[in-house]
Amino acid sequence: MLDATFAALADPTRRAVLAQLADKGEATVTELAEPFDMSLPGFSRHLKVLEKAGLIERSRQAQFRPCTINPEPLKEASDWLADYRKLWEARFDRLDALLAELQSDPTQTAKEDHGDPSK
Amino acid sequence: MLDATFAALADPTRRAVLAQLADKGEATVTELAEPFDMSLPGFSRHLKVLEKAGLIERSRQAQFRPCTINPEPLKEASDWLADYRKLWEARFDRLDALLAELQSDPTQTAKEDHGDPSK
DNA sequence: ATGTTAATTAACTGATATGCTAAATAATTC
DNA sequence: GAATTATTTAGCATATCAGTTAATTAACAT
Repeated sequence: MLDATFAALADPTRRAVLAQLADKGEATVTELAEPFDMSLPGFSRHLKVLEKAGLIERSRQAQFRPCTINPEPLKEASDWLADYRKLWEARFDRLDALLAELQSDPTQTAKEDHGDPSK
Repeated sequence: MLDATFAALADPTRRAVLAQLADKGEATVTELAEPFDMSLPGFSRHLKVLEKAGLIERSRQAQFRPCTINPEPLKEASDWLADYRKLWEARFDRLDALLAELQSDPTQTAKEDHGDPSK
C-alpha cells in the first residue's frame, strides 16, 4: 500500500490535485484539470493513479464524476515517516556528538559507536 | 525535490534500507544488501536512487563505501504530509455528521457543504 | 432522435525503472 | 605483482510511466 501511495505522491501534478481537493473538498475532473497544461486524457490517468492508490474517491452525479480526497493512505505514509523520524533525528544528534568528540580528540575515532564496516 | 524523495520511498527495498540505516547508523553496501534476494549490482542501483534523492550519503573507507542517512529530504516529505493532517483528523467527524444527517432525512444529501459540481 | 458536455478507453510513442550477467575499477593483502 | 574483496559500470531485456490524438461511452438537453 505504501508503495502505491508514495509512487502517487512522486508526481507534482498529482500532489497539486490533492492540494486542490484539500481546499475544495470536492471537484469534478475538468475543474481539477483546469490549472494544468495537459490533455484531459493525460490528466485522467493521473486521477486513476490517485484512485488506485486509494488517495481519492470518485462518485457519479449526472455526467460528472466528482472527486474527494481519502486521507487514509496519507496518514499511513505520514505515520511511516514519523516512525523513522525519531530514529533519524536521534542518529543525527549522535553524529553531532561524534563530530564534537572527534574535534576535541582526533585520534580517537568512533568505531565503538557505529561498528566496524570491515567486520 | 519532493518528486525524487517520494519516488525513492515508493520501493520497499529502499524503505527497508532506510530502516536498516536508522537502526545501524552506518553500514556498508554488502551489509545492507544481505537481507535481500537480489544481485549486488541490482541493489547498488537502489542505493544510487537513494543517493540521488539525497536520502543517503556515501563516504569511503578502504574498499568500503559506508552509507548514512541524510534526514533532510525526509523532513521535507514529512512536512508536506503534515499539511494534510487536519484532513484525516477531521474526516471521521464529518463522516459521522453526514451519516447522522442522512438518517434523519435521507432525501437531503450533502451538496451544500461541498459546492455544486455542475456549476 | 440529435447534439452537447463530461470523462474514459484505445492505440501509439518515447522515456525511465528494475532486474539480470559479465566485465571493470579500486583498495587490500599476501 | 597476483589474488582477494567491495563495489560500480556496461550492456541487455522487459515493464511501467507519461504524454499525445482519435474514438467511445454516458448522461443530459432540446
